Amino acid sequence: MKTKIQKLPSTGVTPTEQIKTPFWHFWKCDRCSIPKEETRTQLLNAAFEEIHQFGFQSASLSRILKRTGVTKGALYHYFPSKTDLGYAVLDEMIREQMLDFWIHPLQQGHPIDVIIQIIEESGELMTLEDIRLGCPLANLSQEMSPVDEGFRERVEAQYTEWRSALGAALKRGQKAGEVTNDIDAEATAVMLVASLEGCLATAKNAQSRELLMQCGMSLIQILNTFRQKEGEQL
Amino acid sequence: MKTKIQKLPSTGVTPTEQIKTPFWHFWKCDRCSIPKEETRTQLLNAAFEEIHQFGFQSASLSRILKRTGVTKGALYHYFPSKTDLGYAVLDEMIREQMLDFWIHPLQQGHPIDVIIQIIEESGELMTLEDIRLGCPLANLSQEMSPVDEGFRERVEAQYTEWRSALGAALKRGQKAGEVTNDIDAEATAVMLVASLEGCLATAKNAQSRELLMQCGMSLIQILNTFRQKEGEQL
DNA sequence: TATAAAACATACCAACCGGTATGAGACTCA
DNA sequence: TGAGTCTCATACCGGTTGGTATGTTTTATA
Repeated sequence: MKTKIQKLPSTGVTPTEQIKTPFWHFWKCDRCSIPKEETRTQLLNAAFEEIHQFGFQSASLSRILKRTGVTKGALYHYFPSKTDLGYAVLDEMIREQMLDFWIHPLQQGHPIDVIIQIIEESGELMTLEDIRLGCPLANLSQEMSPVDEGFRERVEAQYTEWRSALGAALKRGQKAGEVTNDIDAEATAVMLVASLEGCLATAKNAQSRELLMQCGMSLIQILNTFRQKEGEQL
Repeated sequence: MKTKIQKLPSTGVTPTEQIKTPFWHFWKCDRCSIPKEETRTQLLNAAFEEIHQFGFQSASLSRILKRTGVTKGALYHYFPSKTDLGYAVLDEMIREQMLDFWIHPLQQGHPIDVIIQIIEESGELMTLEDIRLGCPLANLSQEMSPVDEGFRERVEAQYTEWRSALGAALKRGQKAGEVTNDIDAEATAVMLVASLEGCLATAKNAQSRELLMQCGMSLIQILNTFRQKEGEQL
Protein backbone atom coordinates (compact mmCIF):
# COMPACT_ATOMS: atom_id res chain seq x y z
CA MET A 1 0.00 0.00 0.00
CA LYS A 2 1.47 3.30 -1.02
CA THR A 3 -1.60 5.43 -0.45
CA LYS A 4 -1.06 8.66 1.39
CA ILE A 5 -3.64 9.41 4.03
CA GLN A 6 -3.97 13.14 3.53
CA LYS A 7 -7.29 13.63 1.82
CA LEU A 8 -9.04 16.79 2.84
CA PRO A 9 -6.46 18.36 5.16
CA SER A 10 -4.42 21.19 3.65
CA THR A 11 -2.13 19.90 0.94
CA GLY A 12 0.54 22.55 1.11
CA VAL A 13 -0.76 24.88 -1.53
CA THR A 14 -2.92 27.75 -0.38
CA PRO A 15 -6.60 27.04 -0.96
CA THR A 16 -8.75 29.53 -2.78
CA GLU A 17 -8.64 32.27 -0.24
CA GLN A 18 -10.20 35.69 -0.50
CA ILE A 19 -9.15 36.97 -3.88
CA LYS A 20 -7.70 40.48 -3.85
CA THR A 21 -9.50 43.11 -5.88
CA PRO A 22 -7.84 42.53 -9.14
CA PHE A 23 -6.03 44.10 -11.90
CA TRP A 24 -6.78 46.55 -14.67
CA HIS A 25 -9.66 46.15 -12.61
CA PHE A 26 -11.24 44.82 -15.53
CA TRP A 27 -11.36 41.35 -14.10
CA LYS A 28 -13.04 41.66 -10.82
CA CYS A 29 -14.50 38.47 -9.47
CA ASP A 30 -17.61 39.02 -7.42
CA ARG A 31 -18.35 35.38 -6.92
CA CYS A 32 -15.53 35.30 -4.40
CA SER A 33 -15.88 35.22 -0.64
CA ILE A 34 -19.24 33.53 -0.87
CA PRO A 35 -19.27 31.39 2.28
CA LYS A 36 -20.25 28.05 0.76
CA GLU A 37 -18.60 27.73 -2.62
CA GLU A 38 -19.75 24.86 -4.71
CA THR A 39 -17.12 22.56 -6.14
CA ARG A 40 -17.51 23.77 -9.68
CA THR A 41 -17.03 27.40 -8.72
CA GLN A 42 -14.05 26.47 -6.60
CA LEU A 43 -12.49 24.73 -9.56
CA LEU A 44 -13.22 27.67 -11.81
CA ASN A 45 -11.58 30.10 -9.41
CA ALA A 46 -8.50 27.96 -8.92
CA ALA A 47 -8.23 27.33 -12.66
CA PHE A 48 -8.43 31.05 -13.32
CA GLU A 49 -5.58 31.75 -10.95
CA GLU A 50 -3.47 28.89 -12.23
CA ILE A 51 -3.97 29.90 -15.85
CA HIS A 52 -3.41 33.54 -15.03
CA GLN A 53 -0.09 32.64 -13.51
CA PHE A 54 1.29 29.95 -15.78
CA GLY A 55 -0.73 30.24 -18.96
CA PHE A 56 -3.15 27.57 -20.13
CA GLN A 57 -0.76 25.04 -21.59
CA SER A 58 1.49 25.06 -18.56
CA ALA A 59 -1.38 25.13 -16.12
CA SER A 60 -1.32 21.90 -14.15
CA LEU A 61 -4.49 20.04 -13.30
CA SER A 62 -2.87 18.39 -10.31
CA ARG A 63 -1.85 21.80 -8.99
CA ILE A 64 -5.43 23.03 -9.37
CA LEU A 65 -6.64 19.98 -7.51
CA LYS A 66 -4.12 20.50 -4.73
CA ARG A 67 -5.18 24.12 -4.32
CA THR A 68 -8.83 23.28 -4.04
CA GLY A 69 -8.64 19.96 -2.25
CA VAL A 70 -10.97 18.63 -4.91
CA THR A 71 -10.20 15.27 -6.50
CA LYS A 72 -9.70 14.41 -10.12
CA GLY A 73 -12.95 12.52 -10.26
CA ALA A 74 -14.85 15.64 -9.27
CA LEU A 75 -13.03 17.75 -11.84
CA TYR A 76 -13.79 15.38 -14.67
CA HIS A 77 -17.34 15.17 -13.45
CA TYR A 78 -17.84 18.85 -14.20
CA PHE A 79 -15.48 19.36 -17.13
CA PRO A 80 -14.96 16.84 -19.91
CA SER A 81 -11.37 17.95 -20.49
CA LYS A 82 -8.72 20.46 -19.52
CA THR A 83 -9.56 22.44 -22.63
CA ASP A 84 -13.20 22.73 -21.63
CA LEU A 85 -12.17 23.91 -18.20
CA GLY A 86 -10.18 26.64 -19.93
CA TYR A 87 -13.13 27.58 -22.10
CA ALA A 88 -15.32 27.86 -19.00
CA VAL A 89 -12.83 30.18 -17.31
CA LEU A 90 -12.86 32.34 -20.41
CA ASP A 91 -16.61 32.36 -20.97
CA GLU A 92 -17.73 32.67 -17.40
CA MET A 93 -15.10 34.37 -15.29
CA ILE A 94 -13.13 36.59 -17.63
CA ARG A 95 -16.21 37.60 -19.57
CA GLU A 96 -18.02 38.81 -16.49
CA GLN A 97 -15.06 40.88 -15.40
CA MET A 98 -14.88 42.45 -18.82
CA LEU A 99 -18.56 43.37 -18.66
CA ASP A 100 -18.19 44.89 -15.21
CA PHE A 101 -15.11 46.84 -15.98
CA TRP A 102 -15.56 48.05 -19.53
CA ILE A 103 -18.78 47.22 -21.31
CA HIS A 104 -21.27 48.44 -18.74
CA PRO A 105 -19.52 51.69 -17.76
CA LEU A 106 -19.22 52.60 -21.44
CA GLN A 107 -22.97 52.58 -21.90
CA GLN A 108 -23.53 56.05 -20.50
CA GLY A 109 -21.72 59.31 -19.82
CA HIS A 110 -19.25 61.36 -21.79
CA PRO A 111 -17.28 58.61 -23.56
CA ILE A 112 -13.87 60.27 -23.32
CA ASP A 113 -14.37 61.03 -19.65
CA VAL A 114 -15.43 57.47 -18.96
CA ILE A 115 -12.44 55.95 -20.73
CA ILE A 116 -10.00 58.30 -19.04
CA GLN A 117 -11.53 57.51 -15.68
CA ILE A 118 -11.14 53.78 -16.17
CA ILE A 119 -7.52 54.25 -17.17
CA GLU A 120 -6.76 56.40 -14.15
CA GLU A 121 -8.60 54.03 -11.87
CA SER A 122 -6.51 51.14 -13.14
CA GLY A 123 -3.24 52.91 -12.54
CA GLU A 124 -4.23 53.46 -8.94
CA LEU A 125 -6.05 50.29 -8.03
CA MET A 126 -3.90 47.61 -9.62
CA THR A 127 -1.55 45.89 -7.24
CA LEU A 128 1.99 45.09 -8.35
CA GLU A 129 0.90 41.46 -8.51
CA ASP A 130 -1.92 42.41 -10.86
CA ILE A 131 0.59 44.22 -13.05
CA ARG A 132 3.01 41.30 -12.92
CA LEU A 133 0.43 38.79 -14.08
CA GLY A 134 -1.05 40.94 -16.81
CA CYS A 135 -4.44 40.94 -18.45
CA PRO A 136 -5.92 37.42 -18.43
CA LEU A 137 -7.61 37.95 -21.76
CA ALA A 138 -4.46 39.21 -23.42
CA ASN A 139 -2.48 36.35 -21.91
CA LEU A 140 -4.80 33.72 -23.31
CA SER A 141 -4.98 35.51 -26.60
CA GLN A 142 -1.24 35.64 -27.08
CA GLU A 143 -0.66 32.10 -25.95
CA MET A 144 -3.55 30.19 -27.41
CA SER A 145 -4.60 31.91 -30.61
CA PRO A 146 -2.04 30.11 -32.79
CA VAL A 147 -2.55 26.82 -31.03
CA ASP A 148 -6.26 26.29 -30.42
CA GLU A 149 -9.04 27.65 -32.59
CA GLY A 150 -11.63 27.31 -29.84
CA PHE A 151 -9.72 29.65 -27.57
CA ARG A 152 -9.06 32.03 -30.43
CA GLU A 153 -12.71 32.35 -31.35
CA ARG A 154 -13.81 32.88 -27.78
CA VAL A 155 -11.16 35.50 -27.13
CA GLU A 156 -11.95 37.23 -30.41
CA ALA A 157 -15.62 37.40 -29.48
CA GLN A 158 -14.73 39.27 -26.30
CA TYR A 159 -12.37 41.63 -28.05
CA THR A 160 -14.99 42.33 -30.67
CA GLU A 161 -17.50 43.10 -27.94
CA TRP A 162 -15.02 45.43 -26.28
CA ARG A 163 -14.26 47.24 -29.51
CA SER A 164 -17.95 47.52 -30.34
CA ALA A 165 -18.71 49.05 -26.98
CA LEU A 166 -15.93 51.58 -27.42
CA GLY A 167 -16.92 52.35 -31.00
CA ALA A 168 -20.57 52.80 -30.06
CA ALA A 169 -19.65 55.10 -27.19
CA LEU A 170 -17.47 57.23 -29.43
CA LYS A 171 -20.20 57.49 -32.05
CA ARG A 172 -22.69 58.46 -29.39
CA GLY A 173 -20.23 61.12 -28.31
CA GLN A 174 -19.90 62.38 -31.85
CA LYS A 175 -23.66 62.73 -32.18
CA ALA A 176 -23.78 64.54 -28.86
CA GLY A 177 -21.10 66.94 -30.02
CA GLU A 178 -18.65 65.71 -27.39
CA VAL A 179 -16.27 63.89 -29.70
CA THR A 180 -14.65 65.32 -32.79
CA ASN A 181 -15.81 64.07 -36.16
CA ASP A 182 -12.20 63.99 -37.35
CA ILE A 183 -11.82 60.44 -36.14
CA ASP A 184 -13.26 57.20 -37.41
CA ALA A 185 -14.97 55.78 -34.33
CA GLU A 186 -14.48 52.15 -35.21
CA ALA A 187 -10.85 52.43 -36.27
CA THR A 188 -10.16 54.44 -33.13
CA ALA A 189 -11.78 51.76 -31.01
CA VAL A 190 -9.51 49.14 -32.55
CA MET A 191 -6.49 51.28 -31.83
CA LEU A 192 -7.59 52.04 -28.28
CA VAL A 193 -8.00 48.39 -27.34
CA ALA A 194 -4.63 47.62 -28.89
CA SER A 195 -2.94 50.46 -27.04
CA LEU A 196 -4.58 49.63 -23.74
CA GLU A 197 -3.47 46.02 -23.95
CA GLY A 198 -0.07 47.22 -25.08
CA CYS A 199 0.26 49.43 -22.02
CA LEU A 200 -0.62 46.54 -19.76
CA ALA A 201 1.85 44.26 -21.52
CA THR A 202 4.57 46.88 -21.24
CA ALA A 203 4.00 47.35 -17.53
CA LYS A 204 3.75 43.60 -17.04
CA ASN A 205 7.18 42.87 -18.42
CA ALA A 206 8.75 45.86 -16.72
CA GLN A 207 6.88 45.01 -13.50
CA SER A 208 6.55 48.73 -13.11
CA ARG A 209 3.58 50.82 -12.09
CA GLU A 210 5.46 53.91 -13.20
CA LEU A 211 5.61 52.68 -16.78
CA LEU A 212 1.94 51.77 -16.64
CA MET A 213 0.99 55.27 -15.58
CA GLN A 214 3.38 56.91 -18.02
CA CYS A 215 1.86 54.89 -20.81
CA GLY A 216 -1.63 55.63 -19.57
CA MET A 217 -0.90 59.35 -19.44
CA SER A 218 0.20 59.38 -23.07
CA LEU A 219 -3.00 57.63 -24.01
CA ILE A 220 -5.06 60.11 -22.04
CA GLN A 221 -3.29 62.95 -23.81
CA ILE A 222 -4.27 61.43 -27.14
CA LEU A 223 -7.83 60.87 -25.96
CA ASN A 224 -8.10 64.55 -25.07
CA THR A 225 -7.30 65.51 -28.66
CA PHE A 226 -10.47 63.64 -29.63
CA ARG A 227 -12.69 66.11 -27.80
CA GLN A 228 -14.91 68.29 -29.92
CA LYS A 229 -13.48 71.82 -29.92
CA GLU A 230 -15.73 74.66 -28.77
CA GLY A 231 -17.68 76.41 -31.49
CA GLU A 232 -16.94 73.95 -34.26
CA GLN A 233 -20.21 72.06 -34.14
CA LEU A 234 -21.54 70.92 -37.46
CA MET B 1 18.53 -4.09 -30.97
CA LYS B 2 15.73 -1.62 -31.31
CA THR B 3 17.77 1.14 -32.85
CA LYS B 4 16.21 2.88 -35.81
CA ILE B 5 18.53 3.40 -38.70
CA GLN B 6 17.38 6.85 -39.79
CA LYS B 7 20.06 9.19 -38.61
CA LEU B 8 20.54 12.03 -41.02
CA PRO B 9 17.77 11.30 -43.54
CA SER B 10 14.60 13.35 -43.21
CA THR B 11 12.69 12.52 -40.06
CA GLY B 12 9.24 13.47 -41.24
CA VAL B 13 9.19 16.98 -39.93
CA THR B 14 10.36 19.64 -42.33
CA PRO B 15 13.99 20.49 -41.69
CA THR B 16 15.01 24.08 -41.34
CA GLU B 17 14.30 25.12 -44.86
CA GLN B 18 14.58 28.55 -46.37
CA ILE B 19 12.77 30.82 -43.92
CA LYS B 20 10.29 33.19 -45.52
CA THR B 21 10.98 36.87 -45.07
CA PRO B 22 9.33 37.34 -41.78
CA PHE B 23 6.84 39.34 -39.91
CA TRP B 24 6.54 42.84 -38.66
CA HIS B 25 9.59 42.44 -40.46
CA PHE B 26 11.23 43.19 -37.38
CA TRP B 27 12.52 39.69 -37.01
CA LYS B 28 14.33 38.99 -40.15
CA CYS B 29 16.86 36.21 -39.97
CA ASP B 30 19.76 36.73 -42.27
CA ARG B 31 21.68 33.73 -41.09
CA CYS B 32 19.25 31.58 -43.04
CA SER B 33 19.93 29.90 -46.34
CA ILE B 34 23.61 29.68 -45.55
CA PRO B 35 24.59 26.51 -47.38
CA LYS B 36 26.44 24.72 -44.59
CA GLU B 37 24.68 25.39 -41.32
CA GLU B 38 26.53 24.32 -38.27
CA THR B 39 24.67 22.24 -35.73
CA ARG B 40 24.35 25.03 -33.20
CA THR B 41 22.82 27.41 -35.70
CA GLN B 42 20.46 24.70 -36.90
CA LEU B 43 19.31 24.16 -33.34
CA LEU B 44 18.88 27.88 -32.81
CA ASN B 45 16.75 28.23 -35.93
CA ALA B 46 14.58 25.26 -35.08
CA ALA B 47 14.22 26.41 -31.48
CA PHE B 48 13.18 29.85 -32.65
CA GLU B 49 10.44 28.39 -34.82
CA GLU B 50 9.27 25.97 -32.18
CA ILE B 51 9.13 28.67 -29.51
CA HIS B 52 7.51 31.11 -31.90
CA GLN B 53 4.77 28.59 -32.52
CA PHE B 54 4.15 27.00 -29.14
CA GLY B 55 5.72 29.37 -26.66
CA PHE B 56 8.76 28.51 -24.59
CA GLN B 57 7.21 26.35 -21.91
CA SER B 58 5.32 24.25 -24.39
CA ALA B 59 8.20 24.04 -26.83
CA SER B 60 9.33 20.43 -27.02
CA LEU B 61 12.99 19.54 -27.18
CA SER B 62 12.23 16.27 -28.90
CA ARG B 63 10.26 18.13 -31.56
CA ILE B 64 13.20 20.45 -32.12
CA LEU B 65 15.48 17.44 -32.42
CA LYS B 66 13.14 15.78 -34.89
CA ARG B 67 13.01 18.91 -37.04
CA THR B 68 16.74 19.23 -37.21
CA GLY B 69 17.77 15.58 -37.21
CA VAL B 70 20.19 16.49 -34.45
CA THR B 71 20.41 14.24 -31.40
CA LYS B 72 19.94 15.08 -27.78
CA GLY B 73 23.62 14.63 -27.06
CA ALA B 74 24.47 17.36 -29.55
CA LEU B 75 21.89 19.70 -28.13
CA TYR B 76 23.13 19.34 -24.59
CA HIS B 77 26.65 19.72 -25.85
CA TYR B 78 25.89 23.26 -27.00
CA PHE B 79 23.27 24.30 -24.45
CA PRO B 80 23.37 23.36 -20.77
CA SER B 81 19.59 23.41 -20.48
CA LYS B 82 16.35 24.15 -22.28
CA THR B 83 16.25 27.51 -20.56
CA ASP B 84 19.68 28.45 -21.87
CA LEU B 85 18.59 27.47 -25.35
CA GLY B 86 15.71 29.90 -24.94
CA TYR B 87 18.03 32.64 -23.73
CA ALA B 88 20.23 32.10 -26.77
CA VAL B 89 17.28 32.42 -29.12
CA LEU B 90 16.36 35.67 -27.41
CA ASP B 91 19.86 37.14 -27.24
CA GLU B 92 21.11 36.08 -30.62
CA MET B 93 18.24 35.65 -33.04
CA ILE B 94 15.49 37.96 -31.86
CA ARG B 95 17.91 40.69 -30.88
CA GLU B 96 19.49 40.80 -34.30
CA GLN B 97 16.11 41.07 -35.99
CA MET B 98 15.16 43.91 -33.69
CA LEU B 99 18.35 45.76 -34.56
CA ASP B 100 17.82 45.29 -38.29
CA PHE B 101 14.22 46.28 -38.27
CA TRP B 102 13.97 49.09 -35.75
CA ILE B 103 17.12 50.26 -34.04
CA HIS B 104 19.30 50.86 -37.09
CA PRO B 105 16.67 52.53 -39.32
CA LEU B 106 15.81 54.90 -36.49
CA GLN B 107 19.31 56.29 -36.39
CA GLN B 108 18.83 58.67 -39.28
CA GLY B 109 16.15 60.48 -41.26
CA HIS B 110 12.98 62.28 -40.26
CA PRO B 111 11.87 60.20 -37.25
CA ILE B 112 8.15 60.37 -37.97
CA ASP B 113 8.67 59.45 -41.59
CA VAL B 114 10.87 56.53 -40.62
CA ILE B 115 8.38 55.16 -38.12
CA ILE B 116 5.48 55.50 -40.52
CA GLN B 117 7.45 53.79 -43.23
CA ILE B 118 8.23 50.81 -41.02
CA ILE B 119 4.58 50.50 -40.06
CA GLU B 120 3.43 50.64 -43.66
CA GLU B 121 6.12 48.20 -44.71
CA SER B 122 4.97 45.74 -42.08
CA GLY B 123 1.37 45.86 -43.16
CA GLU B 124 2.41 44.96 -46.67
CA LEU B 125 5.22 42.50 -46.12
CA MET B 126 3.94 40.36 -43.31
CA THR B 127 2.46 37.06 -44.39
CA LEU B 128 -0.71 35.79 -42.74
CA GLU B 129 1.46 33.22 -41.01
CA ASP B 130 3.62 36.01 -39.61
CA ILE B 131 0.49 37.72 -38.34
CA ARG B 132 -0.83 34.47 -36.88
CA LEU B 133 2.30 33.77 -34.89
CA GLY B 134 2.79 37.29 -33.62
CA CYS B 135 5.85 39.15 -32.46
CA PRO B 136 8.35 36.70 -30.94
CA LEU B 137 9.52 39.24 -28.41
CA ALA B 138 6.01 40.05 -27.26
CA ASN B 139 5.16 36.36 -27.09
CA LEU B 140 8.10 35.59 -24.83
CA SER B 141 7.43 38.68 -22.78
CA GLN B 142 3.81 37.81 -22.11
CA GLU B 143 4.49 34.17 -21.39
CA MET B 144 7.72 34.21 -19.45
CA SER B 145 7.91 37.46 -17.52
CA PRO B 146 5.89 36.19 -14.56
CA VAL B 147 7.58 32.80 -14.61
CA ASP B 148 11.30 33.28 -15.22
CA GLU B 149 13.31 36.29 -14.18
CA GLY B 150 16.08 35.56 -16.66
CA PHE B 151 13.70 35.81 -19.58
CA ARG B 152 12.09 38.89 -18.12
CA GLU B 153 15.36 40.76 -17.77
CA ARG B 154 16.51 39.88 -21.26
CA VAL B 155 13.22 40.89 -22.83
CA GLU B 156 13.14 44.09 -20.82
CA ALA B 157 16.62 44.96 -22.03
CA GLN B 158 15.45 44.73 -25.62
CA TYR B 159 12.31 46.75 -24.98
CA THR B 160 14.36 49.39 -23.22
CA GLU B 161 16.70 49.54 -26.19
CA TRP B 162 13.76 49.91 -28.53
CA ARG B 163 12.19 52.66 -26.46
CA SER B 164 15.51 54.47 -26.18
CA ALA B 165 16.01 54.39 -29.91
CA LEU B 166 12.54 55.79 -30.47
CA GLY B 167 12.95 58.41 -27.77
CA ALA B 168 16.32 59.52 -29.10
CA ALA B 169 14.94 59.78 -32.62
CA LEU B 170 12.01 61.88 -31.45
CA LYS B 171 14.31 64.21 -29.51
CA ARG B 172 16.56 64.55 -32.52
CA GLY B 173 13.46 65.45 -34.50
CA GLN B 174 12.47 68.05 -31.94
CA LYS B 175 15.88 69.70 -32.13
CA ALA B 176 15.67 69.69 -35.91
CA GLY B 177 12.26 71.34 -35.79
CA GLU B 178 10.57 68.31 -37.32
CA VAL B 179 8.74 67.12 -34.23
CA THR B 180 6.48 69.22 -32.04
CA ASN B 181 7.69 70.12 -28.59
CA ASP B 182 4.22 69.46 -27.21
CA ILE B 183 5.11 65.84 -26.59
CA ASP B 184 7.41 64.23 -24.06
CA ALA B 185 9.73 62.17 -26.27
CA GLU B 186 10.34 59.43 -23.76
CA ALA B 187 6.75 59.00 -22.66
CA THR B 188 5.71 58.96 -26.30
CA ALA B 189 8.28 56.29 -27.06
CA VAL B 190 6.84 54.12 -24.30
CA MET B 191 3.36 54.59 -25.67
CA LEU B 192 4.45 53.91 -29.24
CA VAL B 193 6.09 50.59 -28.40
CA ALA B 194 3.02 49.61 -26.41
CA SER B 195 0.66 50.53 -29.23
CA LEU B 196 2.75 48.83 -31.89
CA GLU B 197 2.85 45.60 -29.92
CA GLY B 198 -0.83 46.03 -29.20
CA CYS B 199 -1.61 46.31 -32.91
CA LEU B 200 0.34 43.15 -33.60
CA ALA B 201 -1.41 41.32 -30.79
CA THR B 202 -4.78 42.46 -32.04
CA ALA B 203 -4.09 41.29 -35.57
CA LYS B 204 -2.62 38.06 -34.27
CA ASN B 205 -5.74 37.02 -32.43
CA ALA B 206 -8.03 38.17 -35.21
CA GLN B 207 -5.73 36.56 -37.79
CA SER B 208 -6.56 39.54 -39.91
CA ARG B 209 -4.33 41.74 -42.02
CA GLU B 210 -7.19 44.21 -42.33
CA LEU B 211 -7.25 44.82 -38.60
CA LEU B 212 -3.48 45.18 -38.59
CA MET B 213 -3.62 47.88 -41.23
CA GLN B 214 -6.59 49.61 -39.66
CA CYS B 215 -4.75 49.74 -36.38
CA GLY B 216 -1.59 50.88 -38.11
CA MET B 217 -3.46 53.65 -39.89
CA SER B 218 -4.82 55.02 -36.63
CA LEU B 219 -1.32 55.06 -35.24
CA ILE B 220 -0.01 56.82 -38.30
CA GLN B 221 -2.73 59.42 -37.92
CA ILE B 222 -1.61 60.04 -34.37
CA LEU B 223 2.03 60.17 -35.43
CA ASN B 224 1.19 62.87 -37.95
CA THR B 225 -0.16 65.08 -35.19
CA PHE B 226 3.34 65.01 -33.71
CA ARG B 227 4.79 66.90 -36.66
CA GLN B 228 6.01 70.43 -36.00
CA LYS B 229 3.51 72.86 -37.51
CA GLU B 230 4.82 75.39 -40.02
CA GLY B 231 5.86 78.71 -38.57
CA GLU B 232 5.74 77.74 -34.93
CA GLN B 233 9.44 77.15 -34.43
CA LEU B 234 10.80 78.18 -31.09
C1' DT C 1 -38.22 2.74 2.11
C1' DA C 2 -36.68 1.61 -2.69
C1' DT C 3 -34.47 3.46 -6.85
C1' DA C 4 -32.13 6.24 -9.77
C1' DA C 5 -29.15 9.75 -10.62
C1' DA C 6 -25.82 13.07 -9.29
C1' DA C 7 -21.46 13.94 -6.98
C1' DC C 8 -17.71 12.61 -6.00
C1' DA C 9 -13.14 9.35 -4.62
C1' DT C 10 -9.25 6.08 -5.73
C1' DA C 11 -6.20 3.90 -8.44
C1' DC C 12 -4.15 3.35 -12.51
C1' DC C 13 -2.36 4.36 -17.31
C1' DA C 14 0.53 5.34 -21.47
C1' DA C 15 2.89 9.23 -23.28
C1' DC C 16 5.91 12.64 -22.82
C1' DC C 17 8.96 15.71 -20.38
C1' DG C 18 13.79 17.66 -19.47
C1' DG C 19 18.00 15.87 -18.14
C1' DT C 20 22.12 12.65 -17.71
C1' DA C 21 25.65 9.00 -17.98
C1' DT C 22 28.55 6.89 -21.01
C1' DG C 23 31.17 6.32 -24.87
C1' DA C 24 32.29 6.43 -29.84
C1' DG C 25 34.43 8.81 -33.72
C1' DA C 26 36.85 12.69 -35.57
C1' DC C 27 40.15 16.20 -35.42
C1' DT C 28 44.30 18.79 -33.51
C1' DC C 29 48.65 19.18 -32.05
C1' DA C 30 52.94 17.51 -30.00
C1' DT D 1 51.95 7.58 -33.07
C1' DG D 2 49.65 9.01 -28.97
C1' DA D 3 47.09 12.14 -25.97
C1' DG D 4 43.62 15.27 -25.50
C1' DT D 5 39.69 17.70 -26.91
C1' DC D 6 35.63 18.63 -29.49
C1' DT D 7 31.47 16.86 -31.44
C1' DC D 8 28.31 14.33 -31.15
C1' DA D 9 25.11 9.36 -30.52
C1' DT D 10 22.53 6.07 -27.67
C1' DA D 11 20.22 4.54 -23.98
C1' DC D 12 18.16 5.36 -19.97
C1' DC D 13 15.91 7.86 -15.93
C1' DG D 14 12.47 9.68 -12.57
C1' DG D 15 8.82 12.74 -12.61
C1' DT D 16 4.68 14.75 -14.47
C1' DT D 17 1.18 15.11 -17.73
C1' DG D 18 -3.93 14.73 -19.12
C1' DG D 19 -7.16 11.18 -19.09
C1' DT D 20 -10.00 6.97 -17.64
C1' DA D 21 -12.17 2.98 -15.40
C1' DT D 22 -14.44 1.74 -11.53
C1' DG D 23 -16.31 2.14 -7.15
C1' DT D 24 -18.58 4.63 -3.29
C1' DT D 25 -21.34 8.02 -1.09
C1' DT D 26 -24.87 11.40 -1.07
C1' DT D 27 -29.10 13.37 -2.61
C1' DA D 28 -33.52 13.83 -4.86
C1' DT D 29 -37.70 11.55 -6.05
C1' DA D 30 -41.39 8.24 -6.10
